[in-house]
Amino acid sequence: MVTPGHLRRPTLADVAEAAGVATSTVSRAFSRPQRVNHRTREHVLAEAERLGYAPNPAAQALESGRTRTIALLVPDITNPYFSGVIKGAERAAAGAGLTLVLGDTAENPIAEAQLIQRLERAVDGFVISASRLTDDDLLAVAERTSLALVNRATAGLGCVVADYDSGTQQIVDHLASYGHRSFVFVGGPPESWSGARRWHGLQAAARANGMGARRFGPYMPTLNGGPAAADAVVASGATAVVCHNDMLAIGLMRRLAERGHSVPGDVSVVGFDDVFGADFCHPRLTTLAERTEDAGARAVELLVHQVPARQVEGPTRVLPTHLVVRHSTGPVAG
Amino acid sequence: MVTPGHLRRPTLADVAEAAGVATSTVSRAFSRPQRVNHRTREHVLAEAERLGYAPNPAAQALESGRTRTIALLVPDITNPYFSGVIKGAERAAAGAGLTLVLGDTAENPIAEAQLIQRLERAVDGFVISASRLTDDDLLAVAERTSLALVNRATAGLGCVVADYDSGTQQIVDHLASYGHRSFVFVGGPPESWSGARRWHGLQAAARANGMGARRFGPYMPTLNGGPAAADAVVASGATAVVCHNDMLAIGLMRRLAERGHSVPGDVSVVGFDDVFGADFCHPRLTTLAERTEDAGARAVELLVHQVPARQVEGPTRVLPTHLVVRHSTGPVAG
DNA sequence: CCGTCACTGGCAAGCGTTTGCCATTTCTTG
DNA sequence: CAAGAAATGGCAAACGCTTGCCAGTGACGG
Repeated sequence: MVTPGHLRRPTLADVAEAAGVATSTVSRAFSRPQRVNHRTREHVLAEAERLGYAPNPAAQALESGRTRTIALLVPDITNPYFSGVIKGAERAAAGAGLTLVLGDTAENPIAEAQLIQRLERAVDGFVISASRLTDDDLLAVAERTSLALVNRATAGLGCVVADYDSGTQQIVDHLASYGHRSFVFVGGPPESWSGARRWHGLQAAARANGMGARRFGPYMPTLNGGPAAADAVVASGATAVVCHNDMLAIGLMRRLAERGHSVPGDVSVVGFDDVFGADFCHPRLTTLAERTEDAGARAVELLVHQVPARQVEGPTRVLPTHLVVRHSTGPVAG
Repeated sequence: MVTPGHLRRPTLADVAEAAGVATSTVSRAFSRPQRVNHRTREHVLAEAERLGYAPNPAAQALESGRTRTIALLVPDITNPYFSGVIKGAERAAAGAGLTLVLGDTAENPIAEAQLIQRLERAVDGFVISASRLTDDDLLAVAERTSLALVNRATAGLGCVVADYDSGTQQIVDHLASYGHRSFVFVGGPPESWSGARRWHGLQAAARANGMGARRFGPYMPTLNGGPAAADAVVASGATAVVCHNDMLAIGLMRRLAERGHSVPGDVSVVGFDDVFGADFCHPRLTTLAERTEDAGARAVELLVHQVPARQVEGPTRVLPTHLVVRHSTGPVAG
């Protein structure tokens, strides 16, 4: 990986010489348009264009302390749930003229901490999605650099979260409308912040509807977590199941099919996330969609507009969720 | 996004002062271990550790011209096919101590070119997956910076491609073993390099097996491209279909189901890519799996080991593919 | 005992920008 | 028309690190 030596890129000094002005003037022509005479500026810009000048980001960063780069950390790049976050963040970053660095923390708090440390000097701030770090760790990081969180609320930090209160209400209302009198929540990892919020919201909504709600698990939030959960559900005789996420729901439905149970004939299934695949699994999954792209984009915006130290109260942006009704839910059997 | 001012990070000079040596010695203690006395080095390193010193990447980059950063460009971040590439590249980059910048070209050659231009100065090289640029454009880019390609072969450039010759052979053999005497290839975008390779391989394999092969399309390589393709297939009376990619195949199967045709009872369907979702769509899809993570990782390696200008012949790495047989293929009807 | 050399460490010149400050010129304004 | 205020451009000092070059110190061979 070697920069070809035969072509030396033009520098500010080259442009300055060509335009017959000082380097400071050239610099200002770019970064402080109103600080330089209009005609001079035109001339400088023309020369720069002619020479094919482009500023050296490293030099800019060195002087200014800004790299115009931010990092996005996710637990697992291949998890489709995060693809949306990544895309949204990428778009927002590009829109703001920022470069996006991507890091995979491998669902591992240690790796996450190391990655932060490694990148800290190279970026202006971090967007961390579904962080596995403790609140204290996160606050310590925020002490040293800018930080915005997705799907995790930590007091004092900029956060973007999904509106699970309303979303879970929608789920429960939907099940109630089909005549279900109770449901089972198939839980994911106990450390999951969003998992806790989901269960909390479901309970509240169930109470409001006079429905029963039980929690099973924890199970792995993957396809492979499905079979065990399915068996537990079958044994329980539940008529409706709400799963921690779509992957688990799909794995569960597959197992249900293997065991000869019909969805939604025997049992209705609801997921969370509306991941890629939820609308072409079988049956197509009813699930609570989050606006993951928006979440990524909002988090970047939060970062960009973050004001130095003064904000004691990190703003928390709540993004709407909506229930996508497909074919995995139906009237209660009998 | 402001670096908190209250804590100034220690610099080389701080460490030098603390250790009672010159900055050059500290620098060398890090980058040129054998160039400094062992005891001195220990001492310097200890002081650096105590102060929590970390080099400023921008300053390093300014002097050396290396940013230790590479960019990965993909047409669509949310396409699960590229998730593997991204993950592999991220892992390889992290392993080599490099930072990975991610760019989404939105399937658009113009955006791709702009992104390259914008990032060119900030990174040491590019990995471009499924580039939409012309060979000439790519060669021009390679003139100015390091470049490695995934899923695209361009003479003189480092490329990582899947072994479609063998893979398509596997597909055709599989269909032949089920008694199919011919098949239809449902094509994707005409500009797609891999699409061309796939069709080419399928034709050759068909010829070798004495089978008939027709090509339909082009269709959109997405779920939405499926219905039109399905209808064409139905009209043609084909017993087997090979689709440009899994998305198209899944969309096609869905339409087939809507129209009351059974897969694989009436028609067998094969996809390409083995994307996330291919094993839980209905029926589960038989598809040719590529090692996308490996591809991403290999491309990064190619970049890292790239020697200056001399290599006329860019090496092309061919990665194996393998057919994953699931439930969307079966004996020919009748 | 002197010349040669390997080994260490320091000096200082960059790398390409940004920016505080000053000098000059051009406006304003009473 | 003078005096103060903009407006404009240049100078030079950073920013934090790397590296070519030189000097001092011993070790070693002849």
